[in-house]
Amino acid sequence: MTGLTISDAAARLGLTADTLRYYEKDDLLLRAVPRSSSGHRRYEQADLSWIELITRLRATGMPIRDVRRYAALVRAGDGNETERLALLQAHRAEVLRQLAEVQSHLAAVDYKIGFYEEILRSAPVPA
Amino acid sequence: MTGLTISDAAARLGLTADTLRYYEKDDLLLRAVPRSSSGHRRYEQADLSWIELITRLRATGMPIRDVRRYAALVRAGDGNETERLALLQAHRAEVLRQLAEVQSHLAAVDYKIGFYEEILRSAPVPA
DNA sequence: GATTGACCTGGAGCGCACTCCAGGAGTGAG
DNA sequence: CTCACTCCTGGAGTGCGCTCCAGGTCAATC
Repeated sequence: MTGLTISDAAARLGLTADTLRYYEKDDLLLRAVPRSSSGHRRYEQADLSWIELITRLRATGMPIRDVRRYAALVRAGDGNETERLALLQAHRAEVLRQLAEVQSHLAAVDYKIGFYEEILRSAPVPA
Repeated sequence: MTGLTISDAAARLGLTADTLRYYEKDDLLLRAVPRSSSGHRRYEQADLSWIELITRLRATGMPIRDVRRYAALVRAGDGNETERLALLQAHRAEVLRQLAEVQSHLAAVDYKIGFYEEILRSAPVPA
């Protein structure tokens, strides 16, 4: 019997078994995960690699619906690489935009932190 | 009559009037926003400045409940600056952690993008 | 052969952060 | 006076991404 059980796969991927079933039901995977004779899922390397990729897309904020579109493109086979690239590039641009935004807001928070550090330095924890 | 109406304040802050009412009801503000004689909110500079700050906290991913805790500390007045600083520093550390995580996942996505760019360069849009 | 434990399914429920709505009131223009 | 507009309130509804549950199957262990 080859492949990992759902709980082993979940542990390895840093997800829960529920999430893995949810991704499969929601068409985020490239194929239905193969089953053992008793009907239990057995995750193979190809499944794990794909889930690892979409986990990265999710971790960078790509919505489920876009992951699904990307999966559909890959499932459709060769010939739509231009579309796949466009989708990934659009995502990349959005991530960079968000990173810049967060960094600029963080700078203002840093300033506030500096302010509190300063007043605590000059008047440390008054009795 | 001094101060901005809720829709003017919303426009200036990049939020909606609904969100401003929601923040107030949810104890994210330092005080109940003052009202005109007819009961309409009139946002003063102090209100706008505070909302601007918490918008930055929100934009960097601080949950509403933590913003509420921070607001409560500020509302409580002088003497808890150590706690305020700790809260902001914890948030800062979390933001930096997330930035690093997103950047590392983005690097993998970039790699994938490079892959597609490469195959499209060597076999551009086959008829 | 009874129990235990991991897995299965369909579907309900949840936490978050808004967002929308109904019903009502004050204000200014024509 | 009527109309249009903006605001008010309390509360319901929404979208997202899971997360949990009931009821059931199957394989291995005692």
